Parts: sequence; C-alpha cells; structure tokens
Amino acid sequence: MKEQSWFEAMEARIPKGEVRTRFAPSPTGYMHVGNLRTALYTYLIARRAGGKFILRIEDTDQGRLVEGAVDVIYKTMRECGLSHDEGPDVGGPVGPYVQTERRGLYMDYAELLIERGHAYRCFCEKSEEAAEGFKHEDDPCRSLSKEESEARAAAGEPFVIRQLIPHEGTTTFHDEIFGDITAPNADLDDQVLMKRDGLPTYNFANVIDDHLMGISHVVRGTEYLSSAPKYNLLYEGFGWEIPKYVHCSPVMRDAHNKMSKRHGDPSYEDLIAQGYLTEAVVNYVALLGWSPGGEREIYTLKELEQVFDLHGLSKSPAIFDIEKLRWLNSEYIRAMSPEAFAKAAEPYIRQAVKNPAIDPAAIAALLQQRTEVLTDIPEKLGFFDALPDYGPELFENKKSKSTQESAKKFLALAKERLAALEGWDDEAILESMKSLAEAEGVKNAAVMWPVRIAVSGQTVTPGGAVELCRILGRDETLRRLGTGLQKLG
RNA sequence: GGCCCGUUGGUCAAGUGGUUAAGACACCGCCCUUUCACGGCGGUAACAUGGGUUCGAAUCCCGUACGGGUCACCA
Repeated sequence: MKEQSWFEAMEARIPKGEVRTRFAPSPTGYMHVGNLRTALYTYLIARRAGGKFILRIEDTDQGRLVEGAVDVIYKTMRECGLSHDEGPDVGGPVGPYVQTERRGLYMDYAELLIERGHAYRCFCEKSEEAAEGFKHEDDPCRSLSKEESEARAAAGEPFVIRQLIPHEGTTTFHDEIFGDITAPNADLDDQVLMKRDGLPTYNFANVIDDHLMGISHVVRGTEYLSSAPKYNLLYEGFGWEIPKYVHCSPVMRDAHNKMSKRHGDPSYEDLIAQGYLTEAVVNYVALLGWSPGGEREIYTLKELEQVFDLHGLSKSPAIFDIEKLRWLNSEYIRAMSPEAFAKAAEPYIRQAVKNPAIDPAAIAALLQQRTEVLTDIPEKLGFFDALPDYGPELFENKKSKSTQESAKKFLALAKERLAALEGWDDEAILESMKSLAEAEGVKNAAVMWPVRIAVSGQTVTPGGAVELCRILGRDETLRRLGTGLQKLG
C-alpha cells in the first residue's frame, strides 16, 4: 500500500474553491441526445458559475470500445460550442483524463479503504453468490482478519474488493433536484469496488476520479440515483467532502422508452444530417427538461450560460418532440442573414436544380421564409429543371376566380405582354401582370394563378408567379406558358 | 417482488397556500395575400385518483393507481 505522503500529494493537487464540473462519456461512437443534454447542463453549470468544465473519457469497458468514438465526442462538443478547460487533449492539473490511463490509482484507494475498515476482500466464487439466499451481508469474508485476508491475497487467491456497508442505521443522500433521499443501510448491498481483473467498477472509479479532479457538481442520469447513498458512505469512509449531485431525468422517445439508437431514434449527428442546425438542436435540448421560467424560448449558448439555473431542471422524464425541434429550427433559419442561408441552402438547392443558368441564391431568397429543415428543400424545387406533367384542371381555382377558360385567355395575353416586356425583373413583370388584370377588369389573382401554374406545373410553389418567371428567365417562361396553352387546348 | 423516484392540455412546460391555472409546439378558424409559407388575431384542450390539514390547496400530509429507475465482478 502507498505511503500516506503519496495520498497527501494527490490531495494537494486538487483545485479548491471553484465550481468544477465534468462530462464523462463512454466512447460508444455517437452522441445520444440524452448525452448531449447532460453535457450541455454540465457545461452550463460551470460557465454560469465562472468555473471549469472538464472532459473525462470513461473507457474502462474494453469490450465496448469503438474506434474513432472519442473523435466523435470531440467533434460534437466543438460543433456545439461546449469547450472544455481540461481534458485528454488539452491536459490540466489533475490528469490523466482518460480512465484507462488512471488504472493504477484505484487499487491504492481501495486498499486505503480496507485499511480504514470500509471495504474488504471477498474471495467468494461467482457460483456461490448465485446460490439461492446468498447475501453479502452474511458473507464470511466481511469478518476475515486482516492477516488472513492479506495472506490469501498474497497466495494468489483471486478476489474482488467490496464496500463494507453497516447493517444498521440509515444514510441520507442529497440531490440538488430531488432533495434528500434516505435509505436504510440494510437495503444497500456490499457493492463491488474492484473487479477480479483489478479494474475498478464504474461506481468506484467515479468517486475516486470526481474527488481527485476536484469536481464540485456531479451531473448524471437518474439511473444512478438509487445507488447514490452508497456514494455517501464511500466519501465518509475516505473522509472526503461530498460533491453536489445533480441527477437528470432521461430523454424519452415516448412515454415508456428512452431515446435509443436501437429504436432508430436520431443521435446528434443524425439530426444534423437530417438538416437541423446545431444551434437549434442545442437550444431545443436545453429546453427539454429545463425551463428558464419566463416565456422566452430562443436562447443562444452564450445566453444560456448567463441564465442557466438548477432550479429550472425537471424531475420527470421529457419526451423528445421532433415537431417542436422543427419549429425551433425554422426560427433559426429565418433569423439567418440571407447570405448565410444561401450558403447553407446551396448544396440542397443544387441537389434538385442542376441547370447552371439558374442562380441558387435567387432560389434561396425565396426559400428562407418557408424552410423548416434544410433537407426539405430539394423536393420543393424539382420543377425548375423539368416542368412536371400536369392536367388542365390545375388551372382551376375558386379563390383566384380562375377557370380553364379564363386561364386560356389570360395565359395567351400574358405571354404576349411578357414577350414584349422591356427588362426582366420583378417590378417589370409584376407591373405587366397587374396592368393586364386591370385592363381585363379582374383581380390580380386571376392572372397570377394561371401563370404560376403554367410556369411550375404545380399548385404549391416556393415563391409567386413573378419570382418564378424572373428566375426561370424569359425564354423558359414563354416556353412554359406555351405548354400551358397547349394543355388548355 | 423489495427499495427509490415521478405524475399540470397530445407534447415541452410556468406555478413553491388565495391566479379567470401562463407561455410555446401541434391542431382548428379568421385576417393578410399572386399559391404555399411567414405574420396578425382568435379557439379547442390540463392539475392521475381518494382521503385529510386549512377560512382557502395544482401547491402541505397519507393512501391508491399508473409510469420510470434500481436490485451486475456494465456503465
């Protein structure tokens, strides 16, 4: 066992007196929405308090390691703006920040705990434990003498190290969201701290690392809530100060199931691939299970850093609602500058519109107010390259007072006027159509409707007749009006 | 099953003993309008349930129901 001075040296490097939070993902290959939210809250707690946000990689489960998974974590956090102050890549005062690189530490602390009478070596076989009625509270290993325990270990007999939990009394655990939770010690089991392979269990590694890294607020999922009282006993056993705990309820796919990749629910990167904006996802996720209290719902990360408060966290699970995300995404799209939107939309526009004569920026201008998600764009634009086949009944519209007869008449007149038009911009085209309607004594819509149908071949279009004509250009417009006239006989 | 936690409209949620129980998404209607959308206005819709405590309960207490979590040498 290590000298006391070694433990003292470890204590000495722990930063004190500041808020320190940590996001501690297992590298599984993608970022769940729930994970992202936990990371966000963890980050916000630190930033709000002017503290430090730390990234720690929990990779002790070698069986589940996925190549490149750590890169996904870095990439996601960078994209979302969740910058960390300490971590495997940037270092820090309490490293290393990857659990497998810390593996030597845990046994030292486990032995310290044995020394202090809060843990014991357990030599039971798994088969014994599986036997009916076996409880570790009756485990004879609990009462092994120090000498015998050490002798058997020295002789090479395999063992695990278990937490020694008293049979009497109760333990009260405090959570920042749920308040006090009291459990009778008799209900707590002697959980394994160190596995037979010499590696720590999650529960033990967390306590050690969180303490050694000076974490002030531990943010994690509610699945750990019921094992939390055991943490108190561990901290007390070591004589360490207990950090504040913040247990967050899960993000659900429906009333009964968590969001999960297995059920086909989208991860962060899936959402981005589906055309959602990072800022919108972050904003939405922040509001899923947390409320700022007022009526405002649009918050940038920077703004969240100012207003985030534990008080607004919800105790109950929240169902992920893609419809609301769509709405929020559309809000972000509309708030973009026209240039920024054109840039973001161009690849999607080009998926549908290959005609080099058509300016994507012109289409983008039409699209910005009617796009909720970027990936919706291509399907709206097919008609630019190829006029869809359509029937003459499309020209009929009650509200615009358009019939096949009137359409035939106005289409022919419009074609004449547009062919003779000087210049080709919105103003000129609009004036031409308006004066035609006026001359014929009908409302504008009676002219606009057939023109727009002829030019697009569909009833719903991004933009009105004037914009569509302008973008298509005079030649193509006249050609399409001609096609419309043919369809009307 | 034991233990722990939760429950306000379809969804996210405000609310901390006295409110006509906010707001947002979705939905419906009207207006605007060269389609759709945007925008504006309006509408439908909720305190799981039964007992207490109290002058008064969505708010406090107890029970019940329902839901979730946990009971691994996984995290």
